[in-house]
Amino acid sequence: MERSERKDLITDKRRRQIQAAAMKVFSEKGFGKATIPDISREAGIAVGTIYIYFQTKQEILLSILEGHVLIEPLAHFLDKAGEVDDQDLLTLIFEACLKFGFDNVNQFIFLLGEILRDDYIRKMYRKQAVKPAMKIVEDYLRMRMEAGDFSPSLDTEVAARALVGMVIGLVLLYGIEQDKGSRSMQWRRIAGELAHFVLSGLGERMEKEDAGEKGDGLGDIRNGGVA
Amino acid sequence: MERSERKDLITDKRRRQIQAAAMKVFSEKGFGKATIPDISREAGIAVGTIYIYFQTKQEILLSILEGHVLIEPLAHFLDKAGEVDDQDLLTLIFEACLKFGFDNVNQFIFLLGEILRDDYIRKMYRKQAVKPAMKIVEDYLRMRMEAGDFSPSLDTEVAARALVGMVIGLVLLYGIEQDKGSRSMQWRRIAGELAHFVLSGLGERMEKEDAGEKGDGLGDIRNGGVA
Amino acid sequence: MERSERKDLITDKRRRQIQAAAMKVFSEKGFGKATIPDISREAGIAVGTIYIYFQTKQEILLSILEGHVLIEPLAHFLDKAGEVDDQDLLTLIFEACLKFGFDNVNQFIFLLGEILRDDYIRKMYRKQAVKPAMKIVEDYLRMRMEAGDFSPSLDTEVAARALVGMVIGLVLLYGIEQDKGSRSMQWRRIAGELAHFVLSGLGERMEKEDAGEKGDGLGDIRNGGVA
Amino acid sequence: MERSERKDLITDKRRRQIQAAAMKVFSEKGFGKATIPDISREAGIAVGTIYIYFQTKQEILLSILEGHVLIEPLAHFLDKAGEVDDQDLLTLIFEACLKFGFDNVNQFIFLLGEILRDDYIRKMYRKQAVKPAMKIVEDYLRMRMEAGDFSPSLDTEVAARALVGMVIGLVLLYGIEQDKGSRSMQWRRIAGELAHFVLSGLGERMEKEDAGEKGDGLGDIRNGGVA
DNA sequence: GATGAATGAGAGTTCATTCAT
DNA sequence: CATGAATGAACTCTCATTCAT
Repeated sequence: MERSERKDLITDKRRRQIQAAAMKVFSEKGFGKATIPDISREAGIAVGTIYIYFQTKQEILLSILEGHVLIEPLAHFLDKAGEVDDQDLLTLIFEACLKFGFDNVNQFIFLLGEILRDDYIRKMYRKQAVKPAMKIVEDYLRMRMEAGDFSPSLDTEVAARALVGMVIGLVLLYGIEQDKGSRSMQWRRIAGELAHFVLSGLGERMEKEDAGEKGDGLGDIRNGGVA
Repeated sequence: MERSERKDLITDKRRRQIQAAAMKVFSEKGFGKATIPDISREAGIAVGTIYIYFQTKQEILLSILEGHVLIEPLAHFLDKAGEVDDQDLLTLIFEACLKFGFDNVNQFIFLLGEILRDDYIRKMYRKQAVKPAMKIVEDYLRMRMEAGDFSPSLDTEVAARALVGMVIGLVLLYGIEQDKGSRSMQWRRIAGELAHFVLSGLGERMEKEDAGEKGDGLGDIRNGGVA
Repeated sequence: MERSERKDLITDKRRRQIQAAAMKVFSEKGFGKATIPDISREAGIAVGTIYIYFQTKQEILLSILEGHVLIEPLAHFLDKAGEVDDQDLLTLIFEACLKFGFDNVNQFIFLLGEILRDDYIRKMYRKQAVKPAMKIVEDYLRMRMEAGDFSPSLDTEVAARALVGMVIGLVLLYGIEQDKGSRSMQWRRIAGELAHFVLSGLGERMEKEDAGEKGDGLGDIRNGGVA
Repeated sequence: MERSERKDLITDKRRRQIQAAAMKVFSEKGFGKATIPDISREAGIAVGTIYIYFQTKQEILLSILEGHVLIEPLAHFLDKAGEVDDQDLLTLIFEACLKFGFDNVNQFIFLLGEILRDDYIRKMYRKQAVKPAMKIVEDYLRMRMEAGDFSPSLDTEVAARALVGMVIGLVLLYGIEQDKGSRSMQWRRIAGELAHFVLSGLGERMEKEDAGEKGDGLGDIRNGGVA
């Protein structure tokens, strides 16, 4: 390894260290109220050092957003589409998203705030995180439609956003309704209900089978993570 | 009118004037970055005057949240449940919510941020806005279930949150994806799709009829507004 | 009584009302930290009204100082000189001064502060309060010297200042050492000791008699007050 | 010298620099009217820097008072008791105190004001400055009484306060009566008169000898300073 | 005359940023 | 490179003063 490479590695490590600390502080206090001393304390790095790796506070924020992706890891799950039952697949996905989302609501909301506030950030984020994520979901829906499993009259554009939006909205609602320290939510059950609802809607119908808890042969496709 | 009554009126007017300006500035810059001079400029009022009506900047925020309701006006719509077709009813509601939400994403996100950040605010908001809102929706779902129109296996608690969350999430997504000044969204069409999706799910089924645009005998129950 | 006279009376009453309130607030918080709202509250008079009677906050202070005299009422006591025993006379005077002083240390210190701070005020106060007060005391000392009762080598100028200064200093020291609410001080006893000390000094000598408490035929010349 | 020691030295220097500037400004304008910019200007230091060394303006005041002693250096003089003539000793002490006091009346008055105004400060000051000072004087008086040089009927508590109070009061009176720039006061003469007065009182007696100016074999115990 | 809401200059305090060590 | 003391602009909040009622 070259000298310069090693230097780059150290540089990268420091940058990530600062970003992580900043993300934490931003989430807790909001960008405006977070201070550089806060971040330096959180990162265990001197104030002056931060300015070696980032020009301004604003730049720290941008660098965080640049590296942020909405649901990329979801792709792992959706690759399994067709192999597993839709109900099971969606249950798994929803569970992962809800869990991850619930643990990171503050980060999420903070990012949303900055994204909506700033034109440049919004455009960047749209292009880099939202569009790809939507494409993944839309592709999945289209595939299942063509396979004859989903209703052919589906507007994939709207449906994809409805699905993703539903998860986002749920996370926010639960974030408001539950206290952080409270008993762990029954994400599995909730995810199952959601999957059911998503597949069948509210309207009356013949229940094909009992969804939800049924053994657990799903372990193999778990742990996709959502960042 | 008594002297003191007139004074109260003026006081109320000033408070609302300040709250409106604050809401605007908070939404645009975030609570932390918004300054009292910003608010005073926006309200056309001197800095000192603001402190006659509110003790601190934080108190302005609280006073705004206290007066904030999530979906109370929705009740107007839901009162019509049963009189109108579900598809039509939901279409109307979704349309109203999406429109209103889209016009106020920033406010909404800003509020969410503060709500999630601060324990006191979160508890207040939960009790005063979220809980009542959820009750309205759950009651509606339960009623329709008992009427035999919605699936009896519905978990109303989850379903209600899924519905509300879906709208919230959609608003956020569209907020990121669309530029403010862009062509007005086709809310009516989107709302129709959503209603369809919500009632029937993604799964295949016999389409009863074509949802969406069909004449327009709905004007009578429009204009409920969502605050 | 003329119309205009009545008006003047009302005006005077208002001015005094404001001065009294201001004196109280100034003593408690210091001139710099005292606010016009404080004074208006204390006086039970609207803020704006105060500005009808005084141009500025500073002017209130000046008007108070103009009307302030150091020890004029002392003259009443000193008129008795020769009629009563020196020890008794001084005891009475000291007692009155200490009592009054102790009850008004804050006022006193506040005034001192402003007097020493501001050239104009100092000159005014010097001419109007200190000089006359000193003259009274010096005249008394000289009279007693000529009567052969006080040492002929006395430097009346220094002695007068030593006497008055001693009382002032004592009041300040006791003001620091005692808490306001504490047991009432034994002013009579202290005053007796002081008188003794002042007449005989620290040096050894033959005690003529036991000073201090002895009957009480002094009631007739009490209650002179010191403003 | 260690790195950290050097840092401590600098820190201490800065603190003292700020305290000195603050003391000056407080004395000139009073605590309430003195501003941080005033202090920063006087100290030749940026506003923000002050807040590195002191949390608040109030804390600067407290830190000054904590380090303030009333008459500790007096002990140096009183150690000479017995070696020198009482008249000479007192003359020296009085002279030192009057000189020092006169040069610092404003500081003194300012401190008195704050001490009397604030319970916490008063208690601190009482314990730390007044009580020890009084003890020194009382001990001296008691010693001289036991030596048979001062009257045995002396109430040392009162006498000590009378002595100290006299000096304080004199300083204040001269502070009002004299302009700062005026001809230097004849402190030596005044101190001599005071010593005489203190030792012998006002009453008539046989003058033992002529006090005051008599050669000057006192230089050796001068320059004790009074802080 | 009396009132107190309105004003804005100016206070105390914070913090993004720099730079000598 | 790493540090954190130093800086001063900008913030929140106060209050002497004015003026329409």
